[in-house]
Amino acid sequence: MAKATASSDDAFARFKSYLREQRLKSTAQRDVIVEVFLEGSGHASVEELYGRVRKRNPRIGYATVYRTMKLLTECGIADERHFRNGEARYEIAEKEHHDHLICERCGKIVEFEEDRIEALQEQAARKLGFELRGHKMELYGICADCRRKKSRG
Amino acid sequence: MAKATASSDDAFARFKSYLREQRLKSTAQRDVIVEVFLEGSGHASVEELYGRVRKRNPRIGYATVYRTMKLLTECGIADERHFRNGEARYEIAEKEHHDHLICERCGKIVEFEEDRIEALQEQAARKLGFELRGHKMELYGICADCRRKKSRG
DNA sequence: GCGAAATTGATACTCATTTTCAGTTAGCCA
DNA sequence: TGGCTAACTGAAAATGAGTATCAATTTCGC
Ligand SMILES: [Mn+2]
Ligand SMILES: [Mn+2]
Ligand SMILES: [Zn+2]
Ligand SMILES: [Zn+2]
Repeated sequence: MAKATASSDDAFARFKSYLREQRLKSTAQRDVIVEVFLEGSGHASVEELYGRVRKRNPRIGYATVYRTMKLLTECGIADERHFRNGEARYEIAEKEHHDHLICERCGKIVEFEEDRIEALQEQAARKLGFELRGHKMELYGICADCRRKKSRG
Repeated sequence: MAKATASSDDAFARFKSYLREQRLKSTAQRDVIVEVFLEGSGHASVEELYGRVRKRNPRIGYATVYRTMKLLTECGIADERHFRNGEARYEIAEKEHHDHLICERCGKIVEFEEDRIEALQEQAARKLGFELRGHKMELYGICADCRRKKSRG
């Protein structure tokens, strides 16, 4: 049974409204895909989502997962991210803006926010005559767990 | 006639040494590709490099450009970057570390460095138990020229 | 319930990059 | 100066993520 948080219920409802507004159709496939996405813990690739989707309904096609994630991104429920290897990963868009710290050894992704960095980015852009619209920042390193493992040998 | 700066001569020589050390071979193709890369103003895609390469020697293949840019990256003469659209772009690695500010309208790329941001990144990583190894930061916005054009209409 | 418009799944396609492979060289050694 | 062999090359096929196509199916406003 799918665990549904208050916020995922909400997001699900917002997706439904979006479909109605845009005169798009509600389908069983879309429902499954959105549920799977909302249940997940974030930063899932299409492949991962597809794997979980097909456990519930093996007849759903890969293309439909792509199409639905695109819809979710358009309507502001999902954010599409591209980390080092480039394939798309999705996270729930409701959270505060944040950037990512990624372990180069185990792939762990930690989210963080640093207002002082954001302010300095704004300032750097302005100094160079730009009106800042957005940014991408990823920090890469070795997490505490991995360092511990290594030093033990 | 190719303009050769002191530093590009140097990089060319370093490439040659690298080939010798690794028991790889010096070829006319590699020479042309490295020259073209070193003459360029930076952030060139493989397609752009290939275009310039084939003016000097139309028989050089696409794959050889890829292969040579990979070599240059391995030996630390080129840095491979991936901006928003994902295709690889190369710049000379000799410069100081820097990040990029990119105009979303005209594509202009401005380089900048902000030590205070770098320090805060280091600090943020440490606070979360990571040993920082590197980062990727790109700022996206609208440059002064493009804003001027727009406001005139 | 009808029927137009949207959706679906399979599959073909794109685009950047990598791999394969048969033919061609570079460069060490006699 | 060859000769040899591993490295290199170009063309073409393969890859992998993502998109487009299309016939068959489904949704939903009337
Ligand atoms: Mn995140
Ligand atoms: Mn640069
Ligand atoms: Zn780790
Ligand atoms: Zn601009």
